[in-house]
Amino acid sequence: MEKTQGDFFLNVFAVVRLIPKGRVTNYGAIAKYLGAGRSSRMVGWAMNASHTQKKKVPAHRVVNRNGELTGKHHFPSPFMMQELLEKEGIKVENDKIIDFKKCFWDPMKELEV
DNA sequence: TGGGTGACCATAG
DNA sequence: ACTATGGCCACCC
Repeated sequence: MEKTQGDFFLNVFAVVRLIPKGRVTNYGAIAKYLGAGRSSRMVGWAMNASHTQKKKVPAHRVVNRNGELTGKHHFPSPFMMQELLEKEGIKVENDKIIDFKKCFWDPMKELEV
């Protein structure tokens, strides 16, 4: 339905929306979960399209493998991402997530129990 | 149809 | 420690 874009994009959005509050994930995990392998770039690109999606996509919960807010620069306001993360209870410093391992949410692990 | 691109990740120097 | 390069795979023109 409404395949405005590749199912991949929608799939990425779906996974991102499933991210619980106070948790974060990385592009590689999503890419792997989708079976895209290391095409994590596509995931990031999909998030870029998330801006066009009507539904709200918590892109601020998606960070790179290092736990850095790489995509913050793509937000309406680069500070919004950090603000949102802190609002969810995630400590962020220097555009990096503290205790990233604790907040890390792996779709493969959590969804594929 | 083909080429360029990307909010990445991993390895090498 | 940082920089450079390759690979990856889907989307857009």
